[in-house]
Amino acid sequence: MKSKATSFDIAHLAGVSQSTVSRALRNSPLVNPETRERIKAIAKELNYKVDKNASNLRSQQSHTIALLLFEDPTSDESQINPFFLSMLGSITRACGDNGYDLLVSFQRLEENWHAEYEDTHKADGIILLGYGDYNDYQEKLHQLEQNQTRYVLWGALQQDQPGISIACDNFTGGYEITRHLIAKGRTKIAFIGSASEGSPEFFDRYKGSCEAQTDANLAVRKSLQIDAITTEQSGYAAALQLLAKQQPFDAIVCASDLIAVGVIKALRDKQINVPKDVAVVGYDNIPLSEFTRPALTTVQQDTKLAGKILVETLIAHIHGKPVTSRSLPATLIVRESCGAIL
Amino acid sequence: MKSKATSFDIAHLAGVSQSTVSRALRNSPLVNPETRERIKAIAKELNYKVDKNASNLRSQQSHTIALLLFEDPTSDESQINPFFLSMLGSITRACGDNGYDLLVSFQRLEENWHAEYEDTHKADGIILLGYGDYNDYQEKLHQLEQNQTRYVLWGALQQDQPGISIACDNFTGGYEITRHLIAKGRTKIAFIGSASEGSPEFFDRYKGSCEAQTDANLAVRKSLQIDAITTEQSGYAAALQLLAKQQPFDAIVCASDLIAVGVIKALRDKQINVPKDVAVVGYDNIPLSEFTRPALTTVQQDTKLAGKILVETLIAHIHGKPVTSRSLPATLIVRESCGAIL
DNA sequence: CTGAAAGCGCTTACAG
DNA sequence: CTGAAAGCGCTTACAG
Repeated sequence: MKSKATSFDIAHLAGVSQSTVSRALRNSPLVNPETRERIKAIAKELNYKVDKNASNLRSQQSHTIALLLFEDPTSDESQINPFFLSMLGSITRACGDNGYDLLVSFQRLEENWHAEYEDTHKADGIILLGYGDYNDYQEKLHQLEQNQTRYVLWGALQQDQPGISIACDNFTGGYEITRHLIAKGRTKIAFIGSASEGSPEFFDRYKGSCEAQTDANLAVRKSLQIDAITTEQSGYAAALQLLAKQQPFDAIVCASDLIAVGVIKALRDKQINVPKDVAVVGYDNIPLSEFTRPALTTVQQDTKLAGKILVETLIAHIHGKPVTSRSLPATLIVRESCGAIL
Repeated sequence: MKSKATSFDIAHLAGVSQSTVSRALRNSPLVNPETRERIKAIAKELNYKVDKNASNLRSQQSHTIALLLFEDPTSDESQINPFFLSMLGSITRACGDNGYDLLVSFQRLEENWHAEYEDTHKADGIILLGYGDYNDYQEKLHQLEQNQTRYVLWGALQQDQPGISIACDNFTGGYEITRHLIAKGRTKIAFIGSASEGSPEFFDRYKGSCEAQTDANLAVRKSLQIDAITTEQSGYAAALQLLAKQQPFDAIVCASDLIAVGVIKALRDKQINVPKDVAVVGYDNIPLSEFTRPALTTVQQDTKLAGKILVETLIAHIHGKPVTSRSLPATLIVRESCGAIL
């Protein structure tokens, strides 16, 4: 039991060749059923496990997917956005369900992450997940493309974007939640969250929000849009900035729940009642959105489905099947912060 | 650029042997600095990356750690305990900091997870993380031990336990939070969470809680202990059970925050005011504990430190250095649910 | 400091 | 259905 058993040991004990052992263990139809069972029994007894390094080296695939989580370098190191954590959970499960292993890595945008995993043969493909300035990683995406790395990106569906993307329908999400606000009588709607090409997901939510206002014959107030990255602190600071403008507003659409949490704190500190004076809504439906006071009205992204689709799309891609980008539905979750229940 | 470059291609271009390339790329002192730089330049230009499967196979180590997250089979599939998610984040970071990759896998207790990863040479060692019946996985721990698998377990520090464990000081955590409750005038203290050998972490918290009561000359009310696993639903059901006993109590120590969230919901549904009528405290300090109403008084486990220690201990173990089990400090976090701020 | 050679443990044509 | 042999791309004694 000192050193681990190899296929040769099994072959010896079974009185067959090593090739036959290899075949039997992979359930090849080329091997006699009886022989196969005998070999399997011996393998089990010796607690034999195929050496993945050897089989991967030989077969040139790893049955492993790498998940690269990249974060905005300006955000706090210690806390990971709960939305990503939730995605991580569902991706892990989906990998397991498909017989793939998952290699997880956090990346800073400055780092040289591109291609690392697949080039290194540690993974057959990559899932990219994260916020951050889209323009910054655009170039790296092209490098992945050039190296013929198989990858799937979570985020916005963009025109002329390289590769495959899976995204929530951010435009519709932003549209629906704003329409809901308008239906509840709000007319002066602010938006907190970066609204530019650099943050395509937030930008889509913003565009959806604007369109809902236009469709309701409300004037979009561009001056009520304040940039923020997806942290509580950033949301808090942005809300203060918004307040400092001294322009009237009765609702704030936040680009994420984390931002909304910070915004609500800032409003409370300034004695502004949510939702009475100002309605606040978020995006993501992270677990704690149910527990804020007031409980957050938000847009749910189905992380379970998203993880499944990301993994299955990537695996299909790895196997050379045709795959396309896909948009996933956004679901409005009505709670208290929008003033629905007063 | 079709097929990937190998060390032979580089050797050819640099006019040296493949061995020299291998040495140069690993910064061996055995190679002439000039030669090394030349080789490195070529490697970079070709976008060459060492094939990990080949190098792992040859060197018999993978520089990869496997994280096995096992969960109570009775708990809900879709939601992962946020405490574990937080640990997952810090473990991922710690692995990155130490130059290791992290393979993540969810396991059900029934599955044959033991040994899989190391035997398979996919990982150099394993971190085990999860709740579940301790007795159930005790046997598997012994199998790991027998296979000489390097692993570190997160959980309780037990007598006669095989292997290395890293744990929060659950006894002190339970003691301190109960002492705080008593200092605030509570005398009839219930406990929700399994308190038996099968759940050593919860049991330690319970024992700490009991000792605090004894030290304060309060009688421990064993009938006020109700089993629960760490989910909101289970906490909710357990609180109802407790109420049904019709015995007076003015505080509930919950074995985890998730349980406490369910307990608070149950009490509210029964028109019982928290913390006025009954104080409720949790354990873990998960992100949402700050957002419950009332905000949860709890015990923080430093997940960042825990992840770092887990990873560093495992790596030291892998390298054959002597390692020992360790207990990490528990910190009382006072918020509203204990009645501290009335 | 460098090179030729062996070998890590498999999978997979190839031949029968 | 089975076996002998090559080879995946490295690392590492061994010899110089």
